[in-house]
Amino acid sequence: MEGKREEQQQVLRKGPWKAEEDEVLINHVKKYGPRDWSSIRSKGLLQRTGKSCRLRWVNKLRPNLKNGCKFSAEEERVVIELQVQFGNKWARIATHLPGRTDNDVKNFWSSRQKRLARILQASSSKQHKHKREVLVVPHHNVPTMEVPKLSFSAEEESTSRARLCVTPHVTDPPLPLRLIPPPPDLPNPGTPNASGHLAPHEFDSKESLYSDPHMQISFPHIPLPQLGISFWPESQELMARLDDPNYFSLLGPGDDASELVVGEGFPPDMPLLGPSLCYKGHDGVIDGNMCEEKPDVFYDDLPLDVPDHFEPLPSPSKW
DNA sequence: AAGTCATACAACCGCCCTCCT
DNA sequence: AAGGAGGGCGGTTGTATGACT
Repeated sequence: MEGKREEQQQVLRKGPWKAEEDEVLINHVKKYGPRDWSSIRSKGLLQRTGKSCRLRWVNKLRPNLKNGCKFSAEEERVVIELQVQFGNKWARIATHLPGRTDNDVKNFWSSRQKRLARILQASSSKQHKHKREVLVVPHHNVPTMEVPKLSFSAEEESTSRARLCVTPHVTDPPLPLRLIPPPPDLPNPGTPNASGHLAPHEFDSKESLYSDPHMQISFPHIPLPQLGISFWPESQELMARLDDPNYFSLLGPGDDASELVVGEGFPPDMPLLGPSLCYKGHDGVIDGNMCEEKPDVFYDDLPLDVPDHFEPLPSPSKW
């Protein structure tokens, strides 16, 4: 028994896939379709687990994948919007992004989180270095780093994760967002999601939802529990600076910052970063609603000194 | 040129759900 | 109804690569 298990483990392959293995897997799918993954091993075709085969197919071999292609600005925005709404439901989010897998979305998001964490950390060490007076933001108001997982309802969970909502996309009134229709085989698009909300594609006309890949869909208002945030003087100063249309042009030739412009028509009491930030299209036309052309990439776009205005997150053990 | 660091990506692990017997 | 197998999904880790010093 033990020997048999050892034998099995010995022959079980792990690690990077070889081209020959890919070929076998592709042939299997051609013959039988993307199923019966474990039979691939039981037939002796590959020494990989069924799970591993499935993963390889879904993430790398499936047709029409955008492998090795960075997330476009539009894709980034969609991910951010949907993450706010759905939480870490990567598979679900991925259904709105043709050619992207849940793994892609997950990796993309985790990169962003790490980047933000690093920025915050860097700012904190800088603060200690200069012994500056620091801004203490109660951590429930801290822009979203992942909130410790408690027993949130689906809705609570998604809003709890939305707390970094420095993201300019969460606006009131709703920010129109172009969504990619999910694949037609997605079950019953009219079913409310777990939180009782309609899925985003339901907020528009019920007909032809999936026929026009460029349809414009308006998102519902996403509740922000911390709308009453008031800022410390330092931050308010930053707000004022952000409000200055010339502010980003003063940042110099940096591509990201120079793309940022301040949108118009926002309520004066707009929380967080004050005026919603929008992007200037390549033609230079400012679109107050549709941030079509340019990446949100908001961590990148934040002025470098923005993190100075945040207190670093407390360590998880203190939550 | 070499070392270090950050990032992106691929793959594995574990949990959970569903289906079948 | 119970248990096992298969599959889906989210979290995590390891590694390759590029940028920076």
